[in-house]
Amino acid sequence: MNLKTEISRLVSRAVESAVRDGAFDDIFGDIDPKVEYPREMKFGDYSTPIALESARLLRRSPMEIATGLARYIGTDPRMSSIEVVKPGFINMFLSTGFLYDNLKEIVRLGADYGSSSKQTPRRINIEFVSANPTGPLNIVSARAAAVGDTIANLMEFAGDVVDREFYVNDYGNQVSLLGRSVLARIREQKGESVEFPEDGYHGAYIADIAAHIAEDYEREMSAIAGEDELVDFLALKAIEYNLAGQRRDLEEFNVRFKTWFSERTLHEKGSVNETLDLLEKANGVYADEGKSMFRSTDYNDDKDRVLVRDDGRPTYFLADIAYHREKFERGYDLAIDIWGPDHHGHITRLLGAMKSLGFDGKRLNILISQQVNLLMEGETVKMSKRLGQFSTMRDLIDEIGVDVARYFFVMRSLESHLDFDLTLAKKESSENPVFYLQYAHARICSLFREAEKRGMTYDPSSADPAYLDNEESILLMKHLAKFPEEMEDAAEKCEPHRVATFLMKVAQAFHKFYTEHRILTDDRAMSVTYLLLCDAVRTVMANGLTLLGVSAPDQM
RNA sequence: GCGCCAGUAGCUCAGUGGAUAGAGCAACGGCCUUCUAAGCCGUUGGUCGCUGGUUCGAUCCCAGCCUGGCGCGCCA
Repeated sequence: MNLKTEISRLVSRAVESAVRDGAFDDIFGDIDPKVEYPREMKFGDYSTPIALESARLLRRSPMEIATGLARYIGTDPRMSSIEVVKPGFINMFLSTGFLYDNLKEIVRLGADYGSSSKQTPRRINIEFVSANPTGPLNIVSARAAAVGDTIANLMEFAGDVVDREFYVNDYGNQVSLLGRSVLARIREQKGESVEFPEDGYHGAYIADIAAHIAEDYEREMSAIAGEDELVDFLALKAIEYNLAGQRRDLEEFNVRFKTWFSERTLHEKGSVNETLDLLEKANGVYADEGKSMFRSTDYNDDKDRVLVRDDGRPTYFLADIAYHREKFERGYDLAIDIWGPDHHGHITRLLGAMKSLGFDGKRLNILISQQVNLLMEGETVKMSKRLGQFSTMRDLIDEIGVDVARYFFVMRSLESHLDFDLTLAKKESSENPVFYLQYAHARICSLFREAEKRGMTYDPSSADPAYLDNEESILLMKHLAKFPEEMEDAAEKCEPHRVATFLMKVAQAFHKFYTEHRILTDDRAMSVTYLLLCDAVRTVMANGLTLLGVSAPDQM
């Protein structure tokens, strides 16, 4: 259990005891004790406004309640003091003894510090990126990749079992459009004059794919008789080619999917039709001019949505319902989807359909990752696949590297529209926030190398907490103690940017500490104590950077 | 017209209904004979879009406006 949770338990128990003693009315026990971080250090490390919140209910003054309750919180070994202040806050201060013990705990646990294990871990499926297999991944996909993977990391760290999944849209109109675009390019390359399909894929990469396929599958292609069959074949090969490229880029971005789920298989094994039957049984479907409609207006949608067209072809919506049904039937307790902003309108209807099928809506959590505005020299770059300039994830990786890219995508909250200025990201690469974090880690590694060079033995058991009784050390230790709860919070709320914000605070506190205190000196006991602190900082930085998918270098 | 997201320092953005609203970058001024200066310290910088409401207390919740972006397909 993390520190913050333990402290709110402490307050809860105090309330219980106080009520039992008759010090307060029974209704006091109904109040959920909030524990928060005070804005200022002089107000302690944790604070509860419970007395302010319950004053009206108890018909007593906040100060009176706070003073009465503080007595029951009493002396806890983790606290150095508990104060009751002005309007009625109860402020709690962590003891340096506890913080010091925690330091040793951090070093002992290493990569496990901050992680938790659950008695009954949730099985979670997180689906993200899921770009169309019609070309290379773009910047929006890159953001989704960074965000989704970090959320997955956080949830695994919090003790759940997480599967990363990529949904492959290898079915429908655009697939044959892709096939026809490739066919047109192949014929063009043979010198035939062809009309390029309307709404076809014009990108230069299509020509590359066409050339590859024409070379690799010459024999197979000549054996195919009909034009439609040829288009199907080419579409399939083009998808394979694109998927391989997407997978390669994602792996280089430190993102590995467990499952690449093909939409086509849903249609082939009848799961789509089966889903329609189930929706009909749930009375969610009616016929309208030869179409099957879903009553999504029963679930707050603006209008009912088509499931099957009048020519009998299922819509993407129906397949999507089948897909999410399939996910739940695979036994996941929670399915998380990360969608682009252009899909937000689909949330209501999909949730409605899942509820109609009898699934608990809480099992599906759809997150919207807002758009990315790509800037160069402060100017917006239009994201067209035809323009070759920095529109792909591959270009981004080549240009600024995985560490910088992943950090930039995750440092902002999901909902905020992200301005990504490439010129700035590149130009400022030496003063980039991500280097600030990595530098803290590298600096500590360097300290240990230097200590070894000087023949100092690092034996934490000979450390002496008395040396840590200074402002910089204490602040640093306090941050380190909050790592587990901050990460748990980030996981629970699906807010990966909290990791970046937290690490920034730790790095800041460390750089300050480093400047103020000389670590390697003739005072061996002091050196060892400081090294212990540094070791703990290094552990937390490494664990946090790993969650972000960013490397923690030994030297820079 | 409807829906979603955003509006906080010059720029990019954090901020759990609580106490004197923060960081990075940019600007300016300091700090390396000693463990990594990719660092530290200081200064400048704010009607938290506007107007009401809810309450002991609102940047945060609610309503209505204003501005910007995105979406409103039987494409995926």
